Parts: sequence; structure tokens; C-alpha cells
Amino acid sequence: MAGRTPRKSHLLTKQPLADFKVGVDNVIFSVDTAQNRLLVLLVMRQQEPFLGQWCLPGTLVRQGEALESAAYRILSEKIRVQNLYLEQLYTFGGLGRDPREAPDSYDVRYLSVSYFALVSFAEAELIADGVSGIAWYPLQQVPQLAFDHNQILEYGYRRLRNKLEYSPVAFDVLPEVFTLSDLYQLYTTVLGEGFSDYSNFRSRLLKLGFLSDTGVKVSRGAGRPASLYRFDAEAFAPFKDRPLVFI
Amino acid sequence: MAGRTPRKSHLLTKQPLADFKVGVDNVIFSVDTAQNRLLVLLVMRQQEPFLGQWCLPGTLVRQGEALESAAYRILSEKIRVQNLYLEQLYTFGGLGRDPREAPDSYDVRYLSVSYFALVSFAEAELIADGVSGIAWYPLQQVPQLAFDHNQILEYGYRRLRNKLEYSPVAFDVLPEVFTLSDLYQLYTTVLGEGFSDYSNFRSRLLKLGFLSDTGVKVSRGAGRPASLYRFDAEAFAPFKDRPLVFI
DNA sequence: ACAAAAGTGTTTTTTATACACCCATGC
DNA sequence: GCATGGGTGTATAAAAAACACTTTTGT
Repeated sequence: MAGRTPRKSHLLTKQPLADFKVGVDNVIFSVDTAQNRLLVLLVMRQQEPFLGQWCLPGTLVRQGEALESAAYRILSEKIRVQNLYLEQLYTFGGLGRDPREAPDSYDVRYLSVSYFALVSFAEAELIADGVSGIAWYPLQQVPQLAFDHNQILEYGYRRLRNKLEYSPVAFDVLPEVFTLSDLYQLYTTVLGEGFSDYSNFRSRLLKLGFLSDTGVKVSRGAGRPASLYRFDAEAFAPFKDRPLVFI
Repeated sequence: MAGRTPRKSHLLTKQPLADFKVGVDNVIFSVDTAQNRLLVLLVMRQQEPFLGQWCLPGTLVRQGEALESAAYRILSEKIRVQNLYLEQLYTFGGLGRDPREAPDSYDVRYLSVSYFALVSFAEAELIADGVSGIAWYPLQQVPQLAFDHNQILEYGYRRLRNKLEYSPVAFDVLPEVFTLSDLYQLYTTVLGEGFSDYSNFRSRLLKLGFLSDTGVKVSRGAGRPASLYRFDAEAFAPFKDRPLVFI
């Protein structure tokens, strides 16, 4: 969007500008700690192209709507949730990624700005409008998706793992107070067993000092009751921009 | 770009889709190791808006042109260079970031997909077409730029530092063979003195084993001659996706 | 009593950090 | 011979990794 300096030469090769519709596609993850599964939200396409195939929830950007607003809009059309984390992922704008673009036409192009979101599984309530299929899919069982959405999903999964290691996204998606096992389970579900020993994970995190013990104990079935902890955003501040805090 | 499921309710609030022109703006860095300066390429705007103000080199995407192709196109219109690293940075699509969008109009929107590039300073040859100003600016001396380009630059600088720590971008921009001091200097220039001791930097890198000593020595003025090393991409492969390899 | 989950501590290994020092060259 | 930059080694501190053990609950 900036100073495109006209070139004197190659005037003949200068194509006219492309016209775009801009889509927003969301990779929405949640972690089902009860069943140790990482889930991604998929919806069934209700129209051509790819009618009847699963895809990431997306929308086209409307007049007067910011990109991020569009991302929040689809999200809120599909699920009701209080707490979430959302950030931009990547912009896919290759030729021919959308069959609506005829191969050699100078028609409108379709470009997709993808967003990555993490929501609380417990909280999230899917909005089934009766017509459209919508479902949480375990990451391992995701079928072939419409467009290049498998690729976008792949990209989002990589981002999720990084985010978990470097930043406190987990706390955006855990309840206000939680046990250290809750936190550990979330991490193992996403990162896989063996990313760290529970007891080491525990002591590292406590030593960092941004988890405050509420003193309240909670008992879940058998075993010793666990302390409830709270994430202290202020105490975390010095760790911002520091690499590898959580692992 | 995906299944936008029609909602039964809110039919009245449904705005028409926005039409976009898509711009590509490049944050092009190079490292002047001789003077220990990190440089960014700026061009002077030749037209309104922001006529006569510096900005990042950018262009609008043409018909039949992929986003990345557009990024490469501006780059090659501004500098001649053999080796470079380029990747997508972020997409800025907020309302009102371009004055050409009237505040409340339903006109065409302007969206900017930014790219981040690192080129070799020694190799890079600026293409001055006589009309347009174009210059390498030391990062500390960058003036106020057109549009939101200062913000984009900021973002690009953060990415550069991360890239340097996590990935072998430096070797895309160093000559085929180089001394360890060359490499160290590049790192200190970008990351600042004190990111690591030279001797520790040296031994860590050599222990990793993807730098092979060519045996050839090179003498630069006074001092003991240095060994020339070569980056071994194959030996590096196992370090891909591993965090913090270089620091 | 005993299994299950929470929580503590210790030992070992590895890695980071800070230096001190030797080496080969130009002047 | 001495300043200059290249290169090696070591001593200490800190952190990661592995794992043994104690505590507190439900059944």
C-alpha cells in the first residue's frame, strides 16, 4: 500500500490492479482435558464450492468491518464463550486457491487472512443453527477440508504449540482459579506427553512466581486435594518478551 | 473465504461485502558490518497521499499476481541482489489506515500485507531511477514514515531479532564462506553487544556442527588470519523446529 | 490398608557465563 | 616487540532432567 514508483521501462507489461474480496478463516482450538484431546472447530459448507465438505469457520469481510472484527464475528456466530485468545495467523493469497477464481480470468480474487484462536472447552457452547453442521474435531481425526484449510490448520497447530511455550495463553482459557494439574494436563494434551516431568514443570512454574496460591483446596475424587492457583498478570509482566518461560 | 453460514436473524444488519485493493509493503533489512549498523530500505513517496514523505517500498497487487510475487517484484525494482531471505510478516487491515479510504465511505478498502526481507548489504545494489529517492536508513535514524509504516517497521524489527535467534537466516545473507567474526558481528549488530561473549558464541556454534571449516585462511589487516567456514544445510536439518539454536 | 493424586526434595547431567590465556599476523 | 584480532581452555554458576519419596485424600 505504499509508494509504488512507476517504472519507465516495462510499461507494456504493467497489468492492471487486482480486485479482491477478503475472507477471514479461523483456526479455533480448544483443549478437552477430561479426555486429553486437542480439538479444532469445523463447520460444514452449505454452498458451492465444496458443498457438504468440512472447513474452518470463515466469512468474507464486510464494508466498514476491520479484519479482526470479522474474525470475532464468525467466532461469535459459531460459539458462545467468555474468555478466549485470538491473534492473526497468516495471509494466504496464492493464485487458484479458490475455485471461484477462474484460472485465467481477471475477475475478483479471493484472499484469506487466517486467525488463530484458543477457547475454553468447558465454557464454549456451540451454536447449532439447525442447518449447518458444526463440530469439535480431535486434531488426529480431521478429514480433508475445503480449500487449503488443511494447510491453514497445520499452520495454526504449529502456532498453538509455540504460543503455549512462550506466552501465557493457557491462562486465557483456564478458569480464574485452577490446579497445577489442570495446567499440566492442558500442556501435555497440546505438546504431548514427555514435554516435561510433572514435578519439574511444577517447580519451574512456581519458582517463576506468577502463580499465586489461593490457599483454597479442591478435591477431585481420590487422591490428595490440590491447591487452587491464580495467574498473576502483574507478576508475569517481567517475563514478557523473554523466550521459553514455560518449558 | 470459507463457509459463511447465513444467519436467519440479523438479516437487516448484514452489510454488503467490502471491495479491496491489496498492497504489499516490504521491510527490507541489511546489515552493514563494516560500520556496525542495521539498515532498512526506505523510498520517498512520489505521489499523494504523503507526497515527499519516506515510506517502506510497496506496491499494489496486480491481476494474476500472487502476494509473494508482488513482494519480490518491488524488491527487484528497488535493489539488485542475488541472495536474500523473505517471508510474510503481518496483514494490516484496520479501517482508516489509508487516507484514500474516506471515513464513512463504502469505497474500496486498502489492505497491506507486509513482508520481511533480509538482504546482503555488500551485494545489494540500489536501483536509483533518477526520480525516486531511495536509501538505506540506520534503524535509529528512521524518520516518521507515511501510513502506519513505522508500526510495520517495528514489527519487522522484532521478527528479525527472533529469526536470527531461531533460524539460520544469517547464512542467506553472508557470502558462501565467511569467518566466525563475520557471523558474530552480524549478530551483535542486530541483537546488540552483550547478547553473548564471542568465545562462547564461537564454541556453541562449532559444537552444533553445522559449520564446516574449509581450511582456507583469510587475513584482514592485522591480527591472526581467520578460518573460512561454510554453512552446511544438511547438518543443520536436525535443528529445524528446535528453539534457540543460536543463542 | 491401599490406591490415587498432590506435592517435596535430591542427585546427576548439561548448559550458560565469565574470564584467562595462547596463537599468528602486520607494522 | 607489541598491538590486533583469532582461537582454546577452564572454573564457576545455573538450569534441565530424572526420579525417589512423602503427604493427604477416597474407598
